Amino acid sequence: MPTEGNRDAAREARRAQRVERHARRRQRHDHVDRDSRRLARREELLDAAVEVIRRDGPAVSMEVIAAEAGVTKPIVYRHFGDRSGLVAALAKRFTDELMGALQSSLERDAEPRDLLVGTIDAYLAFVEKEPNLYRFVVQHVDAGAEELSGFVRQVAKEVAVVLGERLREIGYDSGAAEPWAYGLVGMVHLAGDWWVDSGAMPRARLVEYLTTLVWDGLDRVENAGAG
Amino acid sequence: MPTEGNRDAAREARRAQRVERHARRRQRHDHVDRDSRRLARREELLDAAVEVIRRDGPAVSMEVIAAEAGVTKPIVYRHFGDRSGLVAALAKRFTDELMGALQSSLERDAEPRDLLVGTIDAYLAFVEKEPNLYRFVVQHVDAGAEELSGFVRQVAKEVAVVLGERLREIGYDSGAAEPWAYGLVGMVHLAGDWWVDSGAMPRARLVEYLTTLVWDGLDRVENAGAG
DNA sequence: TCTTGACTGTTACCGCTGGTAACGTTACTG
DNA sequence: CAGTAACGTTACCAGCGGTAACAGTCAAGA
Repeated sequence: MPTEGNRDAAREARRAQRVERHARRRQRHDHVDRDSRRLARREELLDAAVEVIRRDGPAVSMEVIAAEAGVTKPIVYRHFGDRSGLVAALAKRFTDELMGALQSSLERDAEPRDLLVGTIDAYLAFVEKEPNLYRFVVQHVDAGAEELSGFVRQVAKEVAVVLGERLREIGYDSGAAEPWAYGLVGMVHLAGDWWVDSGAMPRARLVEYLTTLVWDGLDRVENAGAG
Repeated sequence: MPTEGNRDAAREARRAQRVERHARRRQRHDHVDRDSRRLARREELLDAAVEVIRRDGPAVSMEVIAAEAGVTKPIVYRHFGDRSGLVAALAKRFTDELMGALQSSLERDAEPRDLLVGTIDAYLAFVEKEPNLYRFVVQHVDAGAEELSGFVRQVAKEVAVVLGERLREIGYDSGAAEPWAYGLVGMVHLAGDWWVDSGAMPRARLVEYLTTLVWDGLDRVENAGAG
């Protein structure tokens, strides 16, 4: 309920933030690249979005997100185009984080099974720690649009890449990479969805169950090589 | 404000009498049940919804759905409460269909692996045949609401039941039933989602890949019994 | 110094959606 | 006949995503 008083307050707050920004800029008239300035602003907007989603849940409106960042809607739209653009940007953030964890596991050259366990666990840890953010980033909206909307698709896409490499390495039918990648991510996603709602078991146990379900299938390929 | 207890009681008594009268009448005359009439209307509305979704895609508005059925919005709302009610009703329809197919496979006592293949194939056949309906019914909306919204959850729930029975039969840890059910359905769901967008391979091949991925895990349990 | 133009920001609006309140209309029952 | 439910309508609401048009600020070139 945006009463008149609230609106005035919000306006005043925005003004204060604007003034502060200007002051900072003048202080160090470093004149850094326009582009990097824009990039930084973008990150600030994303930070604000993260905060407000965490607080108010995934159904939060664009206007509220903008207000949290101390600006109004059109600014947000100039940066992200539309709502799904914002979602995609946020999704990219967390996808990068997640894939970073996966990559570091890969480079540590861990036991393959541990690698699987670690990846599933990292995904579920995010779900557990940031349920609101997770829900926001997972909601896929548009029907007609083909391309990568939504966190889940992005993750699956990247998993498909590393899985494809691995399969090609061992000489196995690499056509399996995509269906398996999407299948695996979908499995963890829905199971996690259920789990976070029901809280039926500790995370480690869920990870163990899911790993058991698919491990033999993956391991057989690993050992069989070109089969 | 007519809130006298007497009045309420009297009203309630009248209502009870009325109900009883209606019941007697229903028995005497053949005059079809009011309820079944309502039920029939509900089915008609669902039929209309199916048709328009098939034609116009999953983002279709409530107003258009109502128009297709030859009525206006409030009627639809009286039957289904809100949009997610409609989705749930539709989801139930197709869930029943799908589970019917599964059950008949179960009763034919097919080879366990064929049973898995058949179920996955039935799911993907629906996705392939009715992509718009599928998308409509899959979209989960509400964040806060706990309960069974969405096709996927319903299917997973039912799969959990039959899987739980099976696990208990063979004396295996039946706690795995739910995570596995949601995991399996999630796997098929997201892989199907990707597949229907990309059309990268014939359905049978996708079914084969997915089956391979999880079969060993399930089979091991089947053979191990209490392990 | 003034003008120009690019940027960031705002206000005020639009179309549409999900959802509801309030009011007619039909058809059956006492 | 009167009453009552169910069926149906019109007309509205708040809130959403999204956009057009305008305003202040700053740096650079004549």
